[in-house]
Amino acid sequence: MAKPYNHREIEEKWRKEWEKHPVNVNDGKKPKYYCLDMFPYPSGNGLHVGHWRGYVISDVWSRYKMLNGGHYIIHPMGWDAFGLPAENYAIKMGVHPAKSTAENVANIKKQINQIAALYDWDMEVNTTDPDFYKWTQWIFVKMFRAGLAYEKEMPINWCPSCKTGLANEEVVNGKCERCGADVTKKNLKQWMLRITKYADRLLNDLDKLDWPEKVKKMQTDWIGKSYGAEVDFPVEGREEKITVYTTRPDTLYGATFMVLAPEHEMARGLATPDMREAVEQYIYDASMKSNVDRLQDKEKTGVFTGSYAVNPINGAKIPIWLSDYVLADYGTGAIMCVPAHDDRDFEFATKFHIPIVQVIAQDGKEIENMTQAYTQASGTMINSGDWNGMESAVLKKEAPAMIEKMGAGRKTVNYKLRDWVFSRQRYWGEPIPIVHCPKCGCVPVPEEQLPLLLPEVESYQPTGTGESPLADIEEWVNTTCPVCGAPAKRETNTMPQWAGSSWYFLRYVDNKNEKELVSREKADRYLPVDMYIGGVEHAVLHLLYSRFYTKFLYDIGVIDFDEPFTKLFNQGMITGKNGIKMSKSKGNVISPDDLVRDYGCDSLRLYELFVGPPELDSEWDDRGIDGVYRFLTRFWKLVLDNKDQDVKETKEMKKLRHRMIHDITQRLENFSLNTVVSGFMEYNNKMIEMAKGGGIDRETLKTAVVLLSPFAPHISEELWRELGGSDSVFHAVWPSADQEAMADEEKEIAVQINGKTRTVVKLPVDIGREEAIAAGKEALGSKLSGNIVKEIYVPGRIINIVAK
RNA sequence: GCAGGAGUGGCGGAAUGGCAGACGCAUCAGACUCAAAAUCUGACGUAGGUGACUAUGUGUGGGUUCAAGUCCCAUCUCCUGCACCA
Repeated sequence: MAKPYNHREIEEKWRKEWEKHPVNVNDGKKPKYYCLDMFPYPSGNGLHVGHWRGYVISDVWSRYKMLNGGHYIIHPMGWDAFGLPAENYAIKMGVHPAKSTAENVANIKKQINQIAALYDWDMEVNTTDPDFYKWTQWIFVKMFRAGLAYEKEMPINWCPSCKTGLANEEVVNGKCERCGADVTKKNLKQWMLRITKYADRLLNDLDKLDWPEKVKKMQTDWIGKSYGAEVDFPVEGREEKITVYTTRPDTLYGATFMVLAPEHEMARGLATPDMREAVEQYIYDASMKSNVDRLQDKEKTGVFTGSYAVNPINGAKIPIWLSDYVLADYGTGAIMCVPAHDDRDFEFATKFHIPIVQVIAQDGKEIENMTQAYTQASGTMINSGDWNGMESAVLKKEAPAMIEKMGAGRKTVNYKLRDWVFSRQRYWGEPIPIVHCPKCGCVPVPEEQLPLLLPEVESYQPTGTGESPLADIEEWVNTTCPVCGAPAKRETNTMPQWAGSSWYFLRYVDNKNEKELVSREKADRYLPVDMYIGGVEHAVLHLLYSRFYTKFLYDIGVIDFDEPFTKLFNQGMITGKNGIKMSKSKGNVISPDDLVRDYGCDSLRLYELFVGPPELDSEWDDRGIDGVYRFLTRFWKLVLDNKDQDVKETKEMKKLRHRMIHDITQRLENFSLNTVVSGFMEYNNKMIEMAKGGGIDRETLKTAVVLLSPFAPHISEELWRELGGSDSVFHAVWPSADQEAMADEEKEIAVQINGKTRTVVKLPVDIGREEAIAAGKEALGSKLSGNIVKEIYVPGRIINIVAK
């Protein structure tokens, strides 16, 4: 009788051994492979089984790359510890965020260590560590000097619950991404990052990336590049012109009115005396609307300014309106309206009785009473002066140049991407290293004075006034100008959580460097990230910001690559019952701790993968873990019972072995990790059957152990030693499949009549077509009747007799 | 509204256009046991038949094909993202 599988004993034994003698060592010769997890923010709730899955996936991949290719694996872990969640948690618990963060880090680290992943804690980083945020601030100073960071007063997204401004990317359906409160507008002086300057590169370089198409598309849509023209409309009786942006310059003749956003700088001035009161009222009302209201009120509202503009193409006098369906911060904040060919303009024109002029023939004709806009750019131009008879689709492309030629505008492109609102009116973040000097203006803190430490403060609760809690600390705020020495004030806003996470992956490989963010030598050797694993929720946040930062650092020569993450994998979410997201408030959080205790780390690792395809969401159900535990127990017994039997390898065993190598490797390469686990079960069953039959050879068992090792490291290491391995299984070489050894001599072939399987025949694989069909017919016997119309033979697959 | 993904047994899920339901969970029966657990063996889409078998079956309706879960068209439902971006 073999000794029973005692997961606790084995896992503890190898955990200690690996701690003493790490299996992943850098000898300076091996090729590197950088496999990265999105680092967690250390919340007080600890890890649940969903977090585990991501870390298991990355560790399996890391160990596979170690075995297959002999890589030195860079697999670090750190803490995204600044920001709202950490601060909100601290406020709730009534402790200082630094303290609660440290506690949470310690707790989660303990949990992460249960995964038995290859994490190299020497590389650990923490975004709240001054040695780390020194460089977060350093990047900001560099951006400021490059003109990429600037101050601007404007109405920004404001979360009344978190009491801070938010970036565009942090507003989801008009609500705060973090807390779900309705986002309002607030006029604040803000630090902005000019990410829009990188819009084209961020868009074009997506082509270089091995990322899920979904994420690429989300970023493409978010950047939202469009081609069109700016057209200048003179205001009647005045010097000024109103410039609009349009993607449909072909419809210029159909512009019968124009609309400005209520926030447009010319909005007030355009009001004629009799309209002044109504215009003021409308502008005021619009300013009071929250994002949610603005999204929900689909019904168009608006007010006529009393002024008219002149359509530069035909001299038509057209009324100028204000409406909040025009966005102030996109394009020029003003549009020309072509009700015949735009749904929104049509709705507006209908409501306010503005003429509708059709300029593209629909189905070859002009429609008498339009009931809806014809929005397609296909058809012949009508009512369009010189442009009559042209094809709309052609004109759409040519019109910008034509308009430019006549001096009425210019060809242009636009992006939906907005500059990044970078200030937060909160305590728990990196202080923005800027001094406001009455004489010199905004002056960055000199680099040698960084880090600018976040001061201790008595009340770190948000003030809600639009000022950060730092503003109350006079001895900190009052300073002198680094340039002229005059009394000056420090910037009191802090950076958003994304600041540290936008570049942390660069720091891991040189985390103790006091002189540089990362040494060029180490960057060249270990970066960029080869494989990045995490949830899809950061598609237009962290993943976009990181690309922006990386491109900037490339531009200033810190690194020699301009994309941070070569390959990206998005794992699905693990939910509770009925697909409900795990959360403490719903009480459906499943902690991995008990499962590790009862079933072991190896079982949980396997089960995390077995629950479903890694890229899809999966509902967690504890019961299934018994299945993988049984598998490990059966495999354990198989190996121990047969390791000393000295069975001679047969052709069948060799075939089984190579098929196993082939199937497992292929599924692994395809990232189909759930079917890798089921594959192990399948081959285990086959090996058990074989062992019962006439025994099983040692080589096959050893191969199975190596294949299993990235998934269930402890049991594999133990069995490897039982099989005579003197060194770690992780120093073994990933086996490769021999096609010849896998080949069958005979194959079972389904024999069909009219596409329905009637019987099965066993045929040599190299049989000819005629013999195969003859054998098939013979096997069918009397089932075959009628006239044979056609005979199909697909070698190794199927015989189909078509009969009438 | 637009874009993307998904719909397969009681459940999670497998299937380069070629024998649908691998693998696992649950369930049922049997073996072992004084008994239970564990373990082992077997059954397990639906309908009919003692039976070998027959019919039917991958959201719905059409189509292409010798052959469709897989390809095409239409349609329904669910999920995700974007959403007045001119």
